[in-house]
Amino acid sequence: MTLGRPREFDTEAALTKAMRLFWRKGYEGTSLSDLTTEMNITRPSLYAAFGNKQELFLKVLDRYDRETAAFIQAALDAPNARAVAEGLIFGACAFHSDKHNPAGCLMVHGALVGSDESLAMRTETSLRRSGLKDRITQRLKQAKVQGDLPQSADPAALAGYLVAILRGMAVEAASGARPVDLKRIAAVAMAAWPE
Amino acid sequence: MTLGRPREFDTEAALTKAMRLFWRKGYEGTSLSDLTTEMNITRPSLYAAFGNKQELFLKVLDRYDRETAAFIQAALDAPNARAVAEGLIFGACAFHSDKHNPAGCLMVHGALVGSDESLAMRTETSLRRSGLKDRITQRLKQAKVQGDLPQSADPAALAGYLVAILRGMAVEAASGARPVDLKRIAAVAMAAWPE
DNA sequence: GATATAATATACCGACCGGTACGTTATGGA
DNA sequence: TCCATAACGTACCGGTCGGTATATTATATC
Repeated sequence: MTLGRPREFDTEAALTKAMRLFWRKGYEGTSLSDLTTEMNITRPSLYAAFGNKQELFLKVLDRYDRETAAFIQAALDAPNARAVAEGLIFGACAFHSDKHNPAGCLMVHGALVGSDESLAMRTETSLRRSGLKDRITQRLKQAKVQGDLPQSADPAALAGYLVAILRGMAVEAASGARPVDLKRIAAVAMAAWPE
Repeated sequence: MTLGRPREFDTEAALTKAMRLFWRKGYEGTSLSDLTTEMNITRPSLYAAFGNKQELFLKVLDRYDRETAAFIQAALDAPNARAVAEGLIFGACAFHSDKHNPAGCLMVHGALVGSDESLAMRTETSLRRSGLKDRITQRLKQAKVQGDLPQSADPAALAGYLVAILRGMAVEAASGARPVDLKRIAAVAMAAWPE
């Protein structure tokens, strides 16, 4: 079926290596030499398999959203509003406490600031971050309809609060916060939840 | 008194320009060409006046802590624990809503991730961030002694929560959050405060 | 086995990075 | 007036950046 010389490396495994590098060093802090060394492939192989650096980063973001940060979807599937909030906040605790994961959140610090060349990647991560807030808002609106969130509650405000906590925890985790530190933040944060 | 040819630029004004540039683009995202163009000085003048790029960044951090983010000290001087928390959280709202300031927080995204070369600057900002948490913790311990914080309250946990909120708001501000978005986060966040 | 196809390895590109050598120019002190 | 001092402008340094041209090698199809 496939013509030509077969690829000698596993693209999925290589993408995982790239993701972990971007996760640790950010988009601009990760060089092509870093990538090819860690992925153990040559530069033309990287370009043939993934496109350029930006396209590789986008593929990494997809993978991160879909597989690595999947606890978010699980939290949104929880049966009521409080369980959604707990799932997000304590899920983030577990996520950032997993020793297999690099510190912090790729979507937060992977491309938050940088030179003008990386503007497109910054807007991309920014869009995905606001997408998460929108999903949470929708879920909380649904909770309000279902009656497990008070009528006085503001879904958009609560969603904004939740993502702010998640991003604050991500910054703390990137700064070396221990699991116990994150759990303490989570416990206090849940005290703000209505009802 | 001073020998030699007099300096033709205002070092304080140039430092302000440098601060705003680092604030927008981060340590690694800001190049020396960016700096000299914006500060309107030549490269050797920059090195003579401020040392190298790292030393310039450290001077910028000092200035940021001392003058720009001074609302933090004002908050810590508030008369009771709740006023401290409100001063920090709503002070951050005002700080990030000031149109004269670049988006976000230099201490958070100025050097959060990056290549190996910038490790020293990352640890520097990290140390300053944890220093803020320590100062808040001390202030809340004092509040507990003074009786304006319940004996059941955990100063370290509350301080960790406060800085997490501040950093989450900083990330949101860097992503283009509007003043009203920040105020909503702040309002929900204060609901977690004890008593 | 010949051929088309695609992945490999090597070596290179111009541009930019942080940093500096060097000659010139403007000041204060003797 | 002459000199020491220090800031200026220019032009450059080796190294690294993201990206690619070229030639070689390994497979599937005919």
